[in-house]
Amino acid sequence: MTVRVRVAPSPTGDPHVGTAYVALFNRTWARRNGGQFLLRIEDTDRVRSNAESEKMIFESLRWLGLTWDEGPDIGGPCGPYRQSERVAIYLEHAKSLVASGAAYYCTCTAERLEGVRKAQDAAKLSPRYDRRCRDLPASEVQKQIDAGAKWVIRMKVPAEGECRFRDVVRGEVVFAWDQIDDQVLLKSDGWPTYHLANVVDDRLMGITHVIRAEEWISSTPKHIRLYEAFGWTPPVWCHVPLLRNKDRSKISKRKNPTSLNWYRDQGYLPEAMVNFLALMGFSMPGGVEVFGPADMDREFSIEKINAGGPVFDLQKLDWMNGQYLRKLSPDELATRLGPFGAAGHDAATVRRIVPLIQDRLRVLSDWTELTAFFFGDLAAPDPALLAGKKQTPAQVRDLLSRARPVLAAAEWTDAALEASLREVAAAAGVKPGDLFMPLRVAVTGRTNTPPLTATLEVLGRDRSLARVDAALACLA
RNA sequence: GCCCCCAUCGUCUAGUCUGGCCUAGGACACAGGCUUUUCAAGUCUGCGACACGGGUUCAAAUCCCGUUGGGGGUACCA
Repeated sequence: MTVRVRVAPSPTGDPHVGTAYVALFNRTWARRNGGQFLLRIEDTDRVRSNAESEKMIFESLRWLGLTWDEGPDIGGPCGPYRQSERVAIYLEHAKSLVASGAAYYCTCTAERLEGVRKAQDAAKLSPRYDRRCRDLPASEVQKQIDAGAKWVIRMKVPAEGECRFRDVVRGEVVFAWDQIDDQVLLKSDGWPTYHLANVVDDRLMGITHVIRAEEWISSTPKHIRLYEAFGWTPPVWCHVPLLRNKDRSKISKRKNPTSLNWYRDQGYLPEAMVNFLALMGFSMPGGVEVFGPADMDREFSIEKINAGGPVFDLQKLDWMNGQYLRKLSPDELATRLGPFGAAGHDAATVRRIVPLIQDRLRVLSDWTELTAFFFGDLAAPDPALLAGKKQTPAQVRDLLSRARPVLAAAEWTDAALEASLREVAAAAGVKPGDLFMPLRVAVTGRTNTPPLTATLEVLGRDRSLARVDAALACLA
């Protein structure tokens, strides 16, 4: 049997990092087994679902390279892959469950349900549907429906016994049936709930392994009951841990960036992002931490996924991003910097700057801050910054005055400039740094920059001299 | 409240299934050194954990039970 897995996000809000995380494991498992990875859009919540969100899911998963073999936008043999286009299928299946006695119509109103819940709460009982319509004669419920009452279809959960299932990452899990609610399967608007749509689609789409987030573990008995009621064999269950905030609660946008758009806009490289996500719960043999999809396809197994919920650590992501940033060729890096501000400048200049900042970039969006002094005009330098803590303005003025004619005459290359400036420092009887730092501040306006002489080379003689003159003027 | 899941350095983890090779290994972060014209990058060293209590066993991070802690679920949301 060929492995078929899926990721089934709901298109509400920004594309979520958790979606990418689950997609990664699913997709890798498919590739590892020569199977298929599908993308299914679960838009049965008519209030919250929207087309824009769906579009962003497509874009962000593609950005990460987490592409699918079948999906709403590319089709496939089991379509449609958007649940809103499959409503008739769910209705039909819900009715078949009623016909076979596994489900029943319920006409209870929201108000009555609310009252039941309150009473249960007061009596310190678990909030649950009291099964009134299940216990009523079917003819009685039918009479209400004929009279125009709104109805839903609920599943009939066994009154006693237990539901056992095997989860790949957790082993055997047991729930007592009396803990499980008679879940609504078909809402009063005729649309299915997650539970129904999910089970029906997984079956109709030939899903063999359900690899999904841990938050679904407590509704798995409902799903298993549905498979039984339909007479279907359930898939293999595999609940992967939830990504966590620093305080270990389920990752949320209030406490941690969760939007894939944010990571893209910050300038995290997609390959670093995927590598980092892979590290959350999976580890390569030999402790290798920097690896690509091909390596993971070779070594991954759902049995190896850790059960504990990993804290999403931005610091380590930054480190990982640096690993990938430094591996890029300068040309490639220049290209990737395009959308982050580099595209607005002369390509040849950008290309010369790139090697100077490659080791200093944390994320691509650092580009602007790191390179601003290469472009446009510089504000008048701050005399205090020029002199630093160890030198007096007069000393700095002297040093810059000595450097000025040398810069005016030197061969304008990194190596020649360095040699000339070292001579100036020696002649003045100071350490190279005593000259380099004020010159750096004069020419860039800041104390930390790429190596000075390489920076000068790119900046050019005219602009460099003009900035030295401006500094000298400040010190006068 | 009830149900379920989880538990190795601050964080991600190896080791747990198949008990001895673990005075618990690696990575991030942190601290210090080296390198050095600054900042990075690189490199070296250091700091740092088997949640607790019982059992089983010649032997437990590894198996069992309990406690504690954390998380999730408890909707006509997914």
